[in-house]
Amino acid sequence: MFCCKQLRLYRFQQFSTFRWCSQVFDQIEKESRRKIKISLFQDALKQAQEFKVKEEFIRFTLCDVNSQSQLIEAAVPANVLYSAIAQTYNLEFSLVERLYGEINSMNNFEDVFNAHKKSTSIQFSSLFQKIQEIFELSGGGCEEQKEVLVKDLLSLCSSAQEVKYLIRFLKKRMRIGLSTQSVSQLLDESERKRLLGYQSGSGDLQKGIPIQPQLAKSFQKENKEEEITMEKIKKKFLNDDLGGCYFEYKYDGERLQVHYTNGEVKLFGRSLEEKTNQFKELSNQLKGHFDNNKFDDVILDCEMICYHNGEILPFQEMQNKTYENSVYLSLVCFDILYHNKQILLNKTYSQRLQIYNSILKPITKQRQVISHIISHKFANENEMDRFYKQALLDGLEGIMIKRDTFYTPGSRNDWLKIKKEKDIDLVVLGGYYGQGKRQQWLGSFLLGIYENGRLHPIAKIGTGFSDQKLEELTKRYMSKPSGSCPSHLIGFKDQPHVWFSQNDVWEVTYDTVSASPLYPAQNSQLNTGISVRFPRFKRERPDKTIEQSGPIQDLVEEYFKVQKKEFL
DNA sequence: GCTGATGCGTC
DNA sequence: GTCGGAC
DNA sequence: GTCCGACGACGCATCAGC
Repeated sequence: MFCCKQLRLYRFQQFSTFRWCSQVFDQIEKESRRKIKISLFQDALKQAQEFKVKEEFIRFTLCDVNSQSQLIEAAVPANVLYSAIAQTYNLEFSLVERLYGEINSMNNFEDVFNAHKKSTSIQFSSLFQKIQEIFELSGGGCEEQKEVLVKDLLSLCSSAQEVKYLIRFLKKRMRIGLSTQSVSQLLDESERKRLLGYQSGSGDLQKGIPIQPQLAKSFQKENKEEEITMEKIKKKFLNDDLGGCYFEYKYDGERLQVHYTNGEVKLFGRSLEEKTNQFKELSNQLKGHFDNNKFDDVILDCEMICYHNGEILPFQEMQNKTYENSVYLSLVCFDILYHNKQILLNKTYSQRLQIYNSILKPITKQRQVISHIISHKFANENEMDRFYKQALLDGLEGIMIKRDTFYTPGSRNDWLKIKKEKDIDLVVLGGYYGQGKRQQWLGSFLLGIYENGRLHPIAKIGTGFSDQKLEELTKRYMSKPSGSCPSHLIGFKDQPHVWFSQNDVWEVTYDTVSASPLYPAQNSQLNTGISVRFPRFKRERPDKTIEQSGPIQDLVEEYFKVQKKEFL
């Protein structure tokens, strides 16, 4: 008996320490095969369950702090964290900023750490409890308190590896290559609801708890360098069968899932956060609408848009009206998941469409609390093309094409989005150090545009490079003597870590022009700065000179067109 | 009270 | 949101 | 096809510091 107890105690201490947790994470991080990652995690979950830390272990893995409080701070501010690290290990703040704010390889850090290590590892549950206390702090002076508590935590670590994952948690980036989707697979529905806050929709449906939304894939992403033609879309996405699919406008707003049960309305965002209180007035209006129209219980998939004088406002303007003046907010329903005691996930889209069209009114120019989108069927490419062009003329983002299939939460397979994208030549001015897997490279670049003899910042860019390209660019620009900040940009808020002495022209793809509080427009017609939405690297243009970038006038005109609602 | 920096949400 | 990498 | 983690602009909320 005694022996068994001893053994149990021993195992308990082994598996429930932070050291155990950090070793598991290290194993998972090093493994590139997702299946193996998941099975490693599954094994660890069993151990965690045995020692009653399963919930904490999952939350730690997902950097999710368990709290009932809405006011919770999601991450420890970087300066607080770095300052705590610097003090704990007697390091210069700037060194921490550059090196130890992100611990990837242990080579440098282990030496620093060894002088400070504790011999025994803290119990995992106790560590998680302490972390939770940090995140629950708010209000004046809380950053100082946080710093003290972070220092405590750091000093409790018994290995450099533990410090690594502690820091990652505090920064809310665990980056072990395993995240919510994989964890979700290993949970049953009740755990999913409790720990992840959503349901998969695979079995019964519980109203009032969000369901993972179905998503779309981008046609352009899968057909790089190619012109959008309806013929190609018909062939690739629809297998030459136009009859079964639906075409809809793509409204540029905010996705909301609406639950109406027992006379109560709940709203959930795309990332499954509850938004009922954020859009309180809209919620109340919806409740009134549903009550008055004797609605059955429903779950609707909608896009929230914002009306003003009978016009739909651009996304950017919807954002700043969202909180103060919700009277203009309006929902466009484009799918239904539940109606009148019936789960509709396993109905085809044409069946669901029929239901939501029968209980809502079609969208009009004038604002309604909730309306339904107009779906079309087309017989040939010409009709498709006319519809797409009309969507752009009407100032919309683009169109959606939907197969006549079941609603599959999380899937991107059955919905296709087609958006208009544009290219522009810009000049690279400087670079910013990368983070995480890009730590040894530049991770993004400042781009400028030529105007009146000067280069003016217009956007940053950090996607669209292959790893090889990024490495090449980093080597190229870092090997040249670095330039300095041009005098007219000394006040610019987001200074690059490295100013380049050589300014090359890159071709950049973007979606739309935006008014910018950060990037200064050097144009007398504008009282705001200007930038671009969703910038991505396309290719280098060694054949172009900096004077051939832009011109900014094109962007300004594009911006005015949107303002005046004149398109194409 | 205001401003600037930072984090987090939307896309 | 976009994108590339790995499976 | 799926998942993950790099990175973008912008608006709002929060907190430090004045």
